[in-house]
Amino acid sequence: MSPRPTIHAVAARAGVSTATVSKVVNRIPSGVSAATRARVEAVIKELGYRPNRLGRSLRTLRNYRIGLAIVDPSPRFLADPFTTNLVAGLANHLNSRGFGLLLHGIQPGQLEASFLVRESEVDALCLSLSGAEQQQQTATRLLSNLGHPVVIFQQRPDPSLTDVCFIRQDDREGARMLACEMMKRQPKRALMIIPDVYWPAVGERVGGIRAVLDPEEVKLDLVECDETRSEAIVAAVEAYLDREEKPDLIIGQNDQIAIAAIHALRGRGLRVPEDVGVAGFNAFPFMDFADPSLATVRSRAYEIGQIGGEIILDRLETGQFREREHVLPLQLVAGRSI
Amino acid sequence: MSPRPTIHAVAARAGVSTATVSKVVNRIPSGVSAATRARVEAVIKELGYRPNRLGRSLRTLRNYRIGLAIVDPSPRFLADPFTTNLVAGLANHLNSRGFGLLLHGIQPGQLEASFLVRESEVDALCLSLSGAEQQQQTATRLLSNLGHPVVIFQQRPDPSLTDVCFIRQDDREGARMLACEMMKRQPKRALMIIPDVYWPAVGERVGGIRAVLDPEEVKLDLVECDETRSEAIVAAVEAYLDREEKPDLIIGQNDQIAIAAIHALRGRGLRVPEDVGVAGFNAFPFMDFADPSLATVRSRAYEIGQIGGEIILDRLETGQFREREHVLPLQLVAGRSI
DNA sequence: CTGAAAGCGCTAACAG
DNA sequence: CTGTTAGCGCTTTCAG
Repeated sequence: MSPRPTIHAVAARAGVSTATVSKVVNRIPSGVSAATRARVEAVIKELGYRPNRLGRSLRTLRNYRIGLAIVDPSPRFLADPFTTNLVAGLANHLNSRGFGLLLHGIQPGQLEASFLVRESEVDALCLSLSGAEQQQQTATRLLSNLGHPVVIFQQRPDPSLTDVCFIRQDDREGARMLACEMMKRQPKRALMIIPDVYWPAVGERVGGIRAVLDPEEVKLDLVECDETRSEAIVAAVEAYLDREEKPDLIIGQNDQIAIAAIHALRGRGLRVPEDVGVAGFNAFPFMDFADPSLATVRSRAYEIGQIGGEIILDRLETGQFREREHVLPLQLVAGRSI
Repeated sequence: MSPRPTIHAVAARAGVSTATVSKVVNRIPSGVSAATRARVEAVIKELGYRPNRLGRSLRTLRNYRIGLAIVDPSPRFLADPFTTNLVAGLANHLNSRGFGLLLHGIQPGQLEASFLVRESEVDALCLSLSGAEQQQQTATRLLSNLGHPVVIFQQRPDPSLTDVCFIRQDDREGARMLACEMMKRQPKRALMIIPDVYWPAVGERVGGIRAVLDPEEVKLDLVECDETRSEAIVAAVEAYLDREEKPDLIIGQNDQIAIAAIHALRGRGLRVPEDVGVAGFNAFPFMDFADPSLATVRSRAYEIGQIGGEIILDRLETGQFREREHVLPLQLVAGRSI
């Protein structure tokens, strides 16, 4: 396997200078005659020359590479479909524009030590955070001190930061709409099941629900559990049913939780939606394993990733973020579970 | 924000040469006195110097970056949990060793045009393929002609390729074990539901099942459907039930399919496992939304990714792959659905 | 133990 | 229209 040909090899073989080859490769329209261009292109093809990005980057100080830090306590940091879809949307957009996505899962607290932060050459950084809430600010600050533009997903903006853009969906408003729908049942008691891992949307959603469910009328209980294990969710619901009066509503922070709650209720002989209404969040494909069909709010993770890509590339071109914050509206998915 | 300090800035401020700074940065034990070392380290800290990987890479021809091409017809190329877990395992291992993972979702047929192949500077490439079967060879060959080591996931080895390692789980044997379990029912008729998108494991699994179910005794029907939509799966099962005799077994190519099949059967008043046995594949967490608990084979996607990382870094260190193929054994997950 | 110098592959002035 | 030249930031001989 012969080493990859360089621009010099091409230049030598075509009988021109490296500068000329460079102009051809970079499709600079002026300064090269058609004949020379054709000859150089033929040699490029013949030799299978591919420009080395390192040389170019070193020269231009552009890496054509965006870093994505996913801070999550789980080593299976991609486990959540929200993250997964976000990554796909971001990667696809960047790839389509000739940029690479450098993926990096990081344990909370390890951000500073990670080599993504310390050494990687990227043109910009994206951040997706879960884990303890108090680390948010630390992490955000840390990244924004690195000297490149930063896009932060699913967080409320921090006005003290410059060259940072916050992109999120309107989880609060989504939750509000769902709560309005639920109010039609005139509930007296509602149970909300939230993951034991911090997730930025959770606070927003709880806030949106609270804004609608008047505490005078509706008693709202919050229960935490390990959302990744359905036995844990079932156990949490059962424990609640044993301990408290029957709720009129169960709201899961995601559809998996809602589905497990339906199972738990059914196991106790309770019907959905006749005895208890159930709602979830996200509307990712497996939600349609729910029976009855689930009332939920459709998350826009893929689009968030995609828009993040657009915004960051625009920032790289124009030299500044057009907006400090970008919020995507959400839509209700009507289901028979309420 | 002042531009990032270079090795020259550090050298100047510490009153030494860049060569000395380089030795300190790279922890080369000999050739620098303790005093100089300490002084340089202080300046590095003071200036917040971080070495630029580009310069280093250009010099050393090492990028500390591995490319992963995920060839999939869906733009949401990360939709499948197998892929997702594989990526997480790979990324975690590489990250822990100071390597970055450059992620790239590619439409089938677009591999050659993708900039990952054409321009990205990586030390090695990994390939995860779905899509039309005949493209396998083309894609594999293409990558292996690029001049760096290649790791290919979930494919049978192609002995004509050099500097390539194939890593997969033993899907055939897993399917065989599952089939043996199913034979206890003494089935006469079995339905296997497979995705309409090619997925390397499918052929292996069908082969493993066929090796056990004697065609003289058991009639095995294969039905394709869009595995991502549970309505499509349900519709496929219903159409089969309308058209053919009741099967004794339904085997889904993954657990989602199996779960949807259970729903479809129940909708027709058939009990699982009394009337029809159902089995799936993968055992990813949401399988426990199945009721009754699902008989399945646990996939080892995360480990495949992780081992892929180990193997590729070992290759980079030693200069060659220790083995041409690495196969992970699989285990049955007993469930009450058979 | 330390520094000078060459060069990795490429681009961008500038001169011819 | 084309070539020469000077680096981008870093590592690595090789002399001192």
